[in-house]
Amino acid sequence: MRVKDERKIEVIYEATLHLIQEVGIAGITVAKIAKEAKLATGTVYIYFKNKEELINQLYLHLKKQTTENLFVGFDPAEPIKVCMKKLFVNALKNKMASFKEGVFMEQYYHSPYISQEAKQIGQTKMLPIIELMERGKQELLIKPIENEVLLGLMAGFVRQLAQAHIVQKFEMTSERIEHSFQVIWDAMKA
Amino acid sequence: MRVKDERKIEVIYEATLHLIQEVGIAGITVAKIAKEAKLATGTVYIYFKNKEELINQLYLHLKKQTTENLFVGFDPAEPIKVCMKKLFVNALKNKMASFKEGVFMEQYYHSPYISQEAKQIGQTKMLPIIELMERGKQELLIKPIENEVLLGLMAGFVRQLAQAHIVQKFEMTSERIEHSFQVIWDAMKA
Amino acid sequence: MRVKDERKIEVIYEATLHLIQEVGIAGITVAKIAKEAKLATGTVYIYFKNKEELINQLYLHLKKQTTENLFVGFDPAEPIKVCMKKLFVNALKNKMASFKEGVFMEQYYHSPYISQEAKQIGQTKMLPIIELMERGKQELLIKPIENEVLLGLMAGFVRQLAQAHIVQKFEMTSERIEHSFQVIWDAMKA
Amino acid sequence: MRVKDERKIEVIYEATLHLIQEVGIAGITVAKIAKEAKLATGTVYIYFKNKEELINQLYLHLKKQTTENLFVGFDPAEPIKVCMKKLFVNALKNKMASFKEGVFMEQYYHSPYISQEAKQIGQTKMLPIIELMERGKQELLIKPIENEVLLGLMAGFVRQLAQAHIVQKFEMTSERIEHSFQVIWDAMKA
DNA sequence: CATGAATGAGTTTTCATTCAT
DNA sequence: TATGAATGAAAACTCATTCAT
Repeated sequence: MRVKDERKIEVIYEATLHLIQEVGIAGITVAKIAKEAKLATGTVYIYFKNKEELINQLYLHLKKQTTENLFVGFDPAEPIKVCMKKLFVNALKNKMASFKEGVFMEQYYHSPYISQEAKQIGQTKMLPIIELMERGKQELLIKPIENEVLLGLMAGFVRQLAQAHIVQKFEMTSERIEHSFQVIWDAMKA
Repeated sequence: MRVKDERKIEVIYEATLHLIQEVGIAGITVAKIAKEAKLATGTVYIYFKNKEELINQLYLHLKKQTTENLFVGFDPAEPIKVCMKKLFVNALKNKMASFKEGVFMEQYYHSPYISQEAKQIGQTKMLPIIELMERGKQELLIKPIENEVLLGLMAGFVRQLAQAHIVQKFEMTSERIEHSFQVIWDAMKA
Repeated sequence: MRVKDERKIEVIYEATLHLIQEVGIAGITVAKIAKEAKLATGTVYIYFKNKEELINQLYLHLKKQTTENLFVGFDPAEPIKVCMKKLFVNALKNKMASFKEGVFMEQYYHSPYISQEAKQIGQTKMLPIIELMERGKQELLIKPIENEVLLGLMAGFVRQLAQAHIVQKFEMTSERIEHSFQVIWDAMKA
Repeated sequence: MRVKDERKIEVIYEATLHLIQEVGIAGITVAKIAKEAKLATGTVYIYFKNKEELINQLYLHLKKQTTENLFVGFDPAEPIKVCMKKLFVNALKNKMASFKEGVFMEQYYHSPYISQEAKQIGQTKMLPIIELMERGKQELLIKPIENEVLLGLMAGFVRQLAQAHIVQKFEMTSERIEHSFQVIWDAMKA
């Protein structure tokens, strides 16, 4: 694997994601990826040792990227509700913008490619959110229930909204985002 | 002669689901399925024309099954909140009990196997829930917001709770189920 | 292999011939033969040890049958031309009536089923014809050329006429048979 | 990169023909073809979509080739008998030189591979010969009988002579060819 | 580096044959 | 005997990976 043309890696990632959204991990072949990326199959092997490596690199790449985006503009010093909204809106926008990536992540999780370690990771990025929730509970603003429940509520909601947006073309206006946050806040608030 | 044993279909389904949970749709082979089901590879082809057919039949089979389970004990004549709770609890319990199936369903959705029709189906089963929500809105018990949002809220929540239960061994006590419903009801209620 | 129901063997032969005419030796399977014969696959194996045996038995069966028919009404004491005509007409009628069989014989000749011995046989039945030709040459009625040539002339002609009859629906009226013999006799006569 | 070698198609054709002569269409497998052609099985699939396609392409290829060869040096302006002799000799020499091809053509005709269209084709190449015969009849040089009969006479004779040549090692000297044409001309001439 | 033809191991699928009923 | 479901070896076909150009 060489590193000459960094853009090619990006092109390969993009092609892979696109294909996975369409036909799933089960449906991809290196030939298809190469074709989608307008490269020769052999070229893919210049940048990645093999298919497994490509998939795993892509996973790591996305993991890093999506985590960063979640906390854009987030300031833990602000009030709980403001923080929560920021996170919710960030999460939703990210999920919609990176739906392909989300599909890949979920497919990856139940695939022959994932390593046991990789299964463990992924929780860490949630820490700042957990802390926020704990604070909310102490301030008696958030229901005194398990973080798993609160987290599941939010993560699940975001996921489904994004899916509706992509699959059923459910337009995500700022008004709808407002309403959605209202709903989730009603659910969490003490 | 040996009589065609319809239970074999069940055995093949079970084996397939088990494998998919472990290695995903990408990881299954007919040989593995047959081995898991303790059959010869050829036998699988007596019951299913080919691998694609097997996957598709399995999907339809599960779709039907989970839909039926969702409405067990459901009586639309009862008050909105009671109905909602019934659906929520049913959905959650089903999802936990049939996590393998859920994994398969999601993988299937983004796979080379799914047909366009199959994508369309699956919405229909939601109709009774939609009607319930509409009624709730008329009775001013439920927030006057889009069904997609309400549905996404519930479906996403159920999904994540079941996932936490299975993956992180989050014990789903009846108390937690109560709390969870309280949360979701607070979210929905007007 | 049992012999209880001799008719079943006939049915299997007939089914096999029919199929081979349609899809060739390359296209037959035991399952197809059984279906065509309205039997279960297993039943075929009661009458024949295996597929190879079935094909070979069929060959022997047909070989015997067709040879017998060639000399019906043939009397070497009659004049050469009369004898020749008898043989020609017999051969042509046989070939048309048993076209399926002919197709099989030719396919069999170039197939993995034929044994080396079987390739050798098949010439013997020609002996009376050879003798007839020799006599014709001595009587200066037939051209003094190699028997292979004379035989090829007749055999080839008969084959093509039968093929035209079956494949192109070329009606074989008695008038046409007369003309055809006239042609072949002109070719042979000194 | 290695350049796609069109000669490989020729090599595959040759290997296939060779095998078919030995074991018939029924006996060939892609693995055997590849081995005979000294290629990997996968390579065959670069040049042909599947086995059926390979067989069909081979047929078309041979059909074209043999038709062209048949009319080499043929000039319809020459006298009937000269034309006829040219065709006869061409046909015979081709048939002997391409016996493998002939075996394949006949097997193909009764095989699961042939398409209905392919059955129709193959007659067309006969047109110039038909025209020649019609002219011969008008000039009262050829017997006023059906073209099917005349054609069958010639085609069958050629076929059997070539077969005798190959199978029984019947030496085809130019003297014998002369005699053979004399025979066939006596048959046709008015 | 880039290409895509070639390779052959691995998968899907077929089918001759067996065997429980 | 007769049946056709079950078996598994073998055939068709795919695709990750290599390699000559």
